[in-house]
Amino acid sequence: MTIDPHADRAMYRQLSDLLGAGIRSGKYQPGMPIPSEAMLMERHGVARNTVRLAMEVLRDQGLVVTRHGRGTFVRTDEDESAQNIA
Amino acid sequence: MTIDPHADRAMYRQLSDLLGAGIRSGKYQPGMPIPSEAMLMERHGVARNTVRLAMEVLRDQGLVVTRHGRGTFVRTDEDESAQNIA
DNA sequence: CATCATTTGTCCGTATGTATC
DNA sequence: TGATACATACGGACAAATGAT
Repeated sequence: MTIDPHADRAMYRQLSDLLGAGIRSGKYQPGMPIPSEAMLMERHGVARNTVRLAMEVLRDQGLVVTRHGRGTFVRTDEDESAQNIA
Repeated sequence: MTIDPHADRAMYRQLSDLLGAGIRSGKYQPGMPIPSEAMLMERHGVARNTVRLAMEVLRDQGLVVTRHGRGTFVRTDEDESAQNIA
């Protein structure tokens, strides 16, 4: 689906809905990266801020974990127990 | 010339203007490398992102070609014909 | 062969300014 | 006024390619 700039729902929420559905459906598997910010910007025609807001929602929902310089990954059981001190 | 952070024109565009002029004037000859990202960052006091945005403009203008691990070079006639499969 | 420095590639983290609704 | 969205810019982390040693 595409994002509608004129919809009632904010674009970043439309995007987090979209990605969240992809995770729950298994399209994005645990431990695997979801598309990068740059990819999502291009695919959906939105600004980086908007993508990042969507990511923040997904993090708050516990669906993904983000690693600086690496990417954002679908959360696994390993991720939830602790901050993986190692 | 130097880059003015307060100018109307974005810094990355000022930089691409500068380098583009250098190429067209012959200061940078075809096939020769233009300064590395690190050099341009230091010389002009800008961030790497800004340098890279300027490079992207020059590539879009067909003025340069960039090679991973090598550098960015002023485009030659050889460059334009194909992707140099070799 | 391994190692290292250099350089570009790909990522996210953060901040500011502007504009719109 | 506040939420949303875009553009710009600086930082920082990590990866990959290259060339020299």
